[in-house]
Parts: sequence; structure tokens; C-alpha cells
Amino acid sequence: MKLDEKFRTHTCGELNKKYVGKKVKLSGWIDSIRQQGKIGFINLRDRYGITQCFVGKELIEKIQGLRKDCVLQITGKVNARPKNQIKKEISTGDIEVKADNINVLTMADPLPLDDNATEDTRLKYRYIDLRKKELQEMLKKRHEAVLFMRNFLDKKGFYEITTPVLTKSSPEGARDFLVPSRLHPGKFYALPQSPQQYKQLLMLAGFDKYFQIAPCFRDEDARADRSPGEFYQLDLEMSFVTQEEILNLTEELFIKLIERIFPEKKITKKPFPRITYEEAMKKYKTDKPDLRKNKKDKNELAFAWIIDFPLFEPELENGNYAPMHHMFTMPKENDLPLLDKDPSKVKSYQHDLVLNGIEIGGGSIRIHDPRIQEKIFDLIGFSKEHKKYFKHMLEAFRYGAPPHGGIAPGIDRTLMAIIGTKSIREIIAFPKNKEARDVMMDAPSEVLPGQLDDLHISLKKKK
RNA sequence: GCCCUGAUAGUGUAGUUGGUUUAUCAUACGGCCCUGUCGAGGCCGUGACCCGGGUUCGAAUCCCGGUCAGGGCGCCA
Repeated sequence: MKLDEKFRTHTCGELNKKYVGKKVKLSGWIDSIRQQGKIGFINLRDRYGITQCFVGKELIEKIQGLRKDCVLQITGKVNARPKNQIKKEISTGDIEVKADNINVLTMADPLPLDDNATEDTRLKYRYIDLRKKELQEMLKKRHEAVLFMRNFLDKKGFYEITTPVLTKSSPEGARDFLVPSRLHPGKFYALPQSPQQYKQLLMLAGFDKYFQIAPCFRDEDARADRSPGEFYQLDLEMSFVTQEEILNLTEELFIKLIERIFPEKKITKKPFPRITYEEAMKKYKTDKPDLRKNKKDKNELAFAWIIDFPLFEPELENGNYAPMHHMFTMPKENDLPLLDKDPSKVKSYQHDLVLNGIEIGGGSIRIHDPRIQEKIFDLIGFSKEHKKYFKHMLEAFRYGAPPHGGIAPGIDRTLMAIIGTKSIREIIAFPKNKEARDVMMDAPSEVLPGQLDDLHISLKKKK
């Protein structure tokens, strides 16, 4: 590793016996500082580890007033520790750096939280809490997992393509986040609930293997395993593909991901068991069963596929049908005649991936025939207004649509299920709270004076 | 929109059937001591009952309303 030597020659996790006698420069935060008469010790911390620095009497004045999390640069010589002082728990435990120069880069106020702090306090000062080893490790795992997904799919011939964040509102589904348009007063963009429509249009364009680490926005309330407001999903789609091929690819991705990034975890059954929706509801009374025999064993990962979902939820009072998955899901070919006779009996090509009782992803084979799509819109009870919203989709499918399908595992939720954290917030660098507030930034917030002037919007406050 | 739980020094907590409470303890913070510590140690000190109303001789404690936080229901194509 080549580091800029103005600030450091080595990291705080790097030095060991081999470096004894070397002159080094370290930069980092004070993890702890102890003074004992005319000598002192500073444990200097960075992302890579902690190195103990010895402060002799000639420098002792220099460290008066320093406290935890002040940022220092320490220059000195690496010394071996006496045998009885070796600390095996840390990577740098057999050496210490005898400081001959201490440069205070920035002072730190006393920290507003410590290791005992409740989650409330920790979220408010997330940037301090993130300094903790466990959280650094969590974000490292997330990085490694996402990088693995990218490399895996790249090798399989996928292109990563980003799709717009400022896009069009869609009826049905979750509540949209709306963004007022300055250039088009009275009109709004919506943030995407998923890149669903764009990825299907990419299939029409001929990009037969696509993926994206996609931000998704849904204005719905939180749960312990549901991040409110926004989340990321591994959105992927393929053309000329069967459901079987989608399941196999996804399965290979997850098995290799866990072998590589989480080798301590054991997958209970390979290939993943496949359970029909009907079977799951009958046997487990849920469509996301937890198949672990021993839930106390945190190392067990029980994956399962749920397939053969009904296309629709039970008929609504107004005679309409709500899609179980979404309105682009393909009915099973054999059930197509049932669309006219008894839509509630139609099964679909929907597939959900469940891990330890958490639904970590869902997908389907999509409709590529505009006539079927229009029939589904009718069954859902779309008005002319609603259909106008999707005019572009119906039109697009008239110009040559390949059969296609995909899946979209949630990144945060998958990691939560694999690692076994209680709350999804632990997996996210800057999570929102239950009410979708960012307590650290204090968002959402009031607009600044003048910000609404060009938007022709007036504010109505909640009572 | 609804239900449940909670809120005490900077942080985490004890105390909550109303009254020796001058509100407990730890940590952090400030001062002093200490030449091999590493969760350092010792002595001293500063610092708090979420907000508004009510009941009462007296409220951190009981009641009402609110705010904030967590979990659940609804919601999540």
C-alpha cells in the first residue's frame, strides 16, 4: 500500500515485529490516553487498527489536555514490547511506537456519547458511532458483498446501467415521493419505487442482461426489517430467460457470495428448497417461512424459494383485482384462459427468495405481450386516467418485446438476514428512523425563504 | 390513521404504591497524585427529573394533553 507520507508512512493496524527499529509516521484518532506521572501512553486508532504510542517525559507537556478522539500525527521509532507486555488481541500488539514528535491535527470536544449510548443517541451522532469497530466491520462487509455481486454479474455478461431517479409517478403500489418541477409549474417528478419500468424497457432495447445497485423510494412506514423512505436493491433483468434460469443464477450468486464473504455461515440446504405458495400457506401459515430447525444458531442460513403465487390477491369488493406482486407479472400460460373465467385461480411466474423467515427478494417473468398487459390493467380496474400513465409502456411493447424476467433482492435486508442483526439500521451507514426522519441531519426540514418562489407551491402545514 | 412501551446530569442508569431525596451508581468532564500503562489506578470537585396543564399542604413519582424515540397493525404494485 502506497500512502502519502505527508501524514503517514503506515496505518495504525500495520506495524509488527518486522518494523522494529524503523522510523514511522502515524495519523489517527486517540482511542485512549493514559498518563502515569511523567510518562504516558496514547492508543492511536484508524480504520486499520490501533497502535500504542509511548510518550516520554520530554513530550509529556505536549499531551496535556488531549482527550479521546483528538486527531494526531505521531512520528517515532518502532520498539518491541517487553515479553510480559505483549497484547495478542491486536495486530500491533508486539510493538509500540516511541513518540519523538506529536502534532495535534485537530482537537475534539468531549464526545456526546459512549459505548453505553442508546440507539436514539447513536443515530444522532452517527458519524461518531460509525468509528466503532463493529460498525466499520459492518460497512466493510456491505462493500465486499456489493463488489462481489458486481463482479459476479459482470463475469456472467451483465451490464450495469443506471436509470433515472427523477421519473414518473405511478398509480397503485406504494406512496410516491414527489419532486416539484420548476420548469413545469404544477407538475411533479416522482422518485422511483423500483426501476421496474426502465429495466423492462432496457430489455426491449436489447440489453439482455442488466443489473443495477438501485436506490428505491417508497413513502411507507418502517418495520424492524424495513427501512422507511429509501433502500437499495440488486435489480437485475434478463431476456430470453426462463424462471428456472433466473432462480439458478440467483442461487449461484448467493451461494458463492456466502462462501466468499461470509465463510463462517452455513447454508442449510443446497439447492434451495422450492415451496409453492399454497404449500407454504398450508404448512407454515406464511409465505415467508423460517426453515431453520435451530434458530439460536446464528450461523445457519435457510434459504427457500416460494413459487406458483396466485397472480392476484382475493377479489376486492368492487370486483377488481390487486396484483400479488406487480402488474407486469406474467400469468402461467396454462392459466391464461382463466383470466376471463376466474382470475382468482390464475397462477403466476412470481418467485420470492426467503432467508430465515425474511423475504429478501422477489421477481417474476414479465408480460411481454401488450394484449395480455392490457387485460391485466382491465382486471385491476384501471381507469382511462390510469392507463394514460402507462401509455408509454403499452406502446413500447408493440415494437418488438423479447420475453424477459428478473429479480430484485434488497441489499440491506439480505445483509441483515445473513449477518443476523436485529435492526436493518445497523447495515445502513446513515439510516432513517421509524418516522423516516434523518435525526442527524434533521431531515425533512422546512424550506429556506425563497426556495418555493419558482415552484408555484404553497405550503399547508399539518395540524 | 390505530395499539403497546419508554423519556432522570454530556452518556448510561437507580429511585416511580406522593413525604429523611440535599435524587443513586458508573462513565465522561475539571483539579491534584502517580515512570510501564493498555477498560490504568488513587483522592477531590462540577453536573439531571422531556414540555404544558391539573390534583395535593407537598409531584421525578398520580391524572390529562403534547413532543420525541422503539416495536407492532394498517400500508409496503
